[in-house]
Amino acid sequence: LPARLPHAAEAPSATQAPPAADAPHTVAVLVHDGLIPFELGIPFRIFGTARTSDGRPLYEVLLCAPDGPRPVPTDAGFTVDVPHGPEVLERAGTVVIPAAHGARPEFDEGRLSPATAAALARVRPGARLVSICTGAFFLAAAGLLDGLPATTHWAHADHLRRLHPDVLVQPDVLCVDNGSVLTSAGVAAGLDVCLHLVRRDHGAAVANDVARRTVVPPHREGGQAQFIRRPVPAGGLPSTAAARAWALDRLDRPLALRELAARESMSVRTFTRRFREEMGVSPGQWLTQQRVERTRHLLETTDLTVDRIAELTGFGTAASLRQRLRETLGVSPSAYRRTFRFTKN
DNA sequence: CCGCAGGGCCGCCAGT
DNA sequence: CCACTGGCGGCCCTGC
Repeated sequence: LPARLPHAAEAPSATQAPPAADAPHTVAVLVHDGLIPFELGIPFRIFGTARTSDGRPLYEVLLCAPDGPRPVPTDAGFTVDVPHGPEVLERAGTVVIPAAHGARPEFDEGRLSPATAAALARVRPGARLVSICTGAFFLAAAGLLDGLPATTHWAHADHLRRLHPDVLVQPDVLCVDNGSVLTSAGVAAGLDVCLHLVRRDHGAAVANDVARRTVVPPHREGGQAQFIRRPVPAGGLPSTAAARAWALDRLDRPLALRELAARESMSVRTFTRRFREEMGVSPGQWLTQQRVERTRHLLETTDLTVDRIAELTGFGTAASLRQRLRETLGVSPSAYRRTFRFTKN
């Protein structure tokens, strides 16, 4: 098992057949008191707007509560009228569990409430379980994460580790894909895991279309480590933005730290320090992320050879590209292309 | 498989 | 006293 499983690391599992072409795949969103409205919106927006090229919906998204339909309070002071009970879990191919704020046995003691345990028992064998944020505490309490890498909101990673020592908690990634069990980091990382699943099920073209219409990046790199420290400082301050833009323009060339620092008239030391403060990762890590992003894009949208892509993305050699892709995505270029290259069914 | 050279990264610390 | 800078040195990784 890799010591550090990066974002969206696992290759799509062969056991996960995409839904039948004509029947939409049912996604059940299982909510509890104290849910975060923003998280609730994510699966409805991402799965709910995924369409085939001729406009047919690919998913049916249903909202349910473990103890039957009822108004469920959110952490924002209003309630949500939940129309379904746990019976919809029996026909769901995917079950999404968002966070729940407030006193709960799953979060406080690491055990399932009777209602939630009964609800989860109705989930079809083979269905995918997906947590957002502290929803991971439900999966962990059900024992579904034992021995597996998993993530949750960075502020609660230590707590999860303490409650469940058998879970391999990864506090620095946005999303962990174990095939049939997926966990994502805090709140907005729900976007990443849902988009990842659409991509897994239907390819990059469909997922990118959803991302474009939702106006979010098709994939986000960097991990949640970059959000743990202070994020973007106020504008106008000396920043590394110009050097980053310059670097992106000439990503195919070798880029030395001293060149980037010179762009901002900073010493190398100050530049690296500023860069980490702003981006949460070192300049070298960031460059690699950008090169991986460009590689993904070229693998998805072109038939260029791996050697050619290595030249265009600045990896230099195909060997280096393969190694980086293996590290960050866990797959070879050809496997990635086979999975995500858009083809007409 | 090894060792070497060149960078990157970052704690530390003195200087402004 | 404080915030910030940038040089140094040790450690690591990567390519040859």
